[in-house]
Amino acid sequence: MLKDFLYLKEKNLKDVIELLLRGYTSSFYDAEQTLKRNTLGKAHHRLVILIDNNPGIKVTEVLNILKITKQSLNRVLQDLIKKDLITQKKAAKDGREKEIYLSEKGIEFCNNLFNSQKNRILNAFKKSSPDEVLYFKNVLKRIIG
Amino acid sequence: MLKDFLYLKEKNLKDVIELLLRGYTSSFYDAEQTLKRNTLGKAHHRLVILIDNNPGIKVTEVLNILKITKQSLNRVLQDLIKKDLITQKKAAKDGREKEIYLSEKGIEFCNNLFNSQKNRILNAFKKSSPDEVLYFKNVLKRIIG
DNA sequence: TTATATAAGTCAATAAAACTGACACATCTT
DNA sequence: AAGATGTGTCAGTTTTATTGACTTATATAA
Repeated sequence: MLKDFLYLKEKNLKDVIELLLRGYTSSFYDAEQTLKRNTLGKAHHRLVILIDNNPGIKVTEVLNILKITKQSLNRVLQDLIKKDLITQKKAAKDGREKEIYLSEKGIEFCNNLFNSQKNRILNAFKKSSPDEVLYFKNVLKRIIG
Repeated sequence: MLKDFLYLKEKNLKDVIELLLRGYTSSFYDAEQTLKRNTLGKAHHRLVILIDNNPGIKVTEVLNILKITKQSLNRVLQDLIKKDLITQKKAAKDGREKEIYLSEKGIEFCNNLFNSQKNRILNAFKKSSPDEVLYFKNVLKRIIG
């Protein structure tokens, strides 16, 4: 049936590109005041979100995810180190790699960020069934690849 | 049943914040070369995506969606006007408002952008059922609100 | 072991994107 | 007529990211 393939139509794909833009923008804008209070910016926000969810993440992994240069990352990294929000540890497996972790202070900061962001997601999920949420995450993961 | 509420747990919400970041970053990074060829940047990309999907969108609407100042928007807008990619038209209903449209050239440019972005979404959708895609979009729309 | 590759860090200059604050102009609303 | 709203603009600053060159340390392969 043709109808089964409607969801693969270009218009539907275009919609999704806009939705990804708006989903990201709105959910990260929620934390603006929290960031300002800590004299940090959007670049720091993106980084700590990654470290919080992926403790021990390596520099190269961050670069690949955020699509920035190591020089850009380094500035942000140094800001967070100066504020004692993160720590770095040489990887046991490969001594060239450095693992990045949140400090106690960093964990607390991330909790504040999360508190300013979570209601948006929570409210959306409350209006959704467990299946819808599951499918939502699955498809989003497939987009990320 | 407790199990039914697991999807509302904080860990699950945190996951989603990272997924939104990564979904946006990866899908917009796909268009980097296309933008470079046209000597345009990420800010222009975000704007034309909005105009393409919402012909006649007003300046205030763009500001509310992209969460930037009108001074920031204006630079990007002027770049696109100079390149004959967009046109503006006084709104019939309220003469203060201006509607933004893509020109013929702008539509072509957007097609190029879309071509560099669409495979990521298409491949993800091909691995998903129509229901999964539908639920995905529904939940994402609820997050945007 | 020497050579090469990889992971990370650094210096310097530049460009892109966004911000603050102040102000102007036209149009709508009351 | 007075005030509110939507848009545009000037000027200066900050934040974020880029390019290019170079260093250090560690791992891997010839």
